[in-house]
Amino acid sequence: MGAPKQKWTSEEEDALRRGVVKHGAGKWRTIQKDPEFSPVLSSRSNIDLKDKWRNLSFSASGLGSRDKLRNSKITGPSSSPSSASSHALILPVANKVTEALPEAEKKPQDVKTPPKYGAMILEALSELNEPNGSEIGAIFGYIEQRHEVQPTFRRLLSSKLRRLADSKKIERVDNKFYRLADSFATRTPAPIKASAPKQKDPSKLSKASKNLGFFATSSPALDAAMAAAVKVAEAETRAHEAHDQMMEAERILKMAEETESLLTIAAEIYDRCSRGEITTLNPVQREF
DNA sequence: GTAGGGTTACTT
DNA sequence: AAGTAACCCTAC
Repeated sequence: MGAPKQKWTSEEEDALRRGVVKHGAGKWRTIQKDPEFSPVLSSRSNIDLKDKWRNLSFSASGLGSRDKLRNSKITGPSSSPSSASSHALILPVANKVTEALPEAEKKPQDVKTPPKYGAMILEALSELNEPNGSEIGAIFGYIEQRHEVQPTFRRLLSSKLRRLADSKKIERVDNKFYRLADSFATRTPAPIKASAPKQKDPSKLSKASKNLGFFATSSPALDAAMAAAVKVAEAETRAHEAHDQMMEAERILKMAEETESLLTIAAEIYDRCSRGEITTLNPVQREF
């Protein structure tokens, strides 16, 4: 009603950015109360800061799809404030390597993941075929194992499901489970599809034709590797009988892929270091 | 207070 | 229809 939407201004965004540099990500309240940022962020709550930071992080996390207008200043080797020297998850700043790949074939031409999220959801629902409906987590897990998904997919999935339910493609049960509308299945295991996109085409994955075009932002490979690890764990817990073999194969393929990506990144880092560049990438702190 | 999942509104 | 950004809710 009275609050249509309060878009973040550049000043606010900048204040948040610097606030994170000063106090660190996670100290939202501190940042919000800091007299330096307080005037700018007065109308924002600590939660707002957190959410905004999350959005920034996601955007800069490599799947920018297209770098719109994110960057401006940053990666300034100058600031280097205070050596905070601690956590440092400063990431929502994409630095691009403005070098010049002699001739990079920048026409990867997606090999996988047709942007048909709706189809993937329907497929998952159809395959899971839960009488009482599947919970969003299960749906996500299923799709994640079958397709290459972005970190944002988890978030998109909610919208997607709601949208599909809204258009009567699927039905929502107990506000927590989703199932196909009776128009589609309930009985026939695979009326529409759920059989075609089974294979992921291991044939052509050798060259990292996906996003290594030019060492994008943080480190997609590391994220991917981490995601893969989590995925494996989940998969093992889940233990869908029929899919075990396939997942095994897929895991190996993925690992190979990740390894290659890491090598590429390592090479890039080495190159930059040898040219005296300051290479900062402190992407994550993870634990297995 | 913070992190994370989920939802709604707006944009492309 | 797909994607993004701001907001809300809840568990820790």
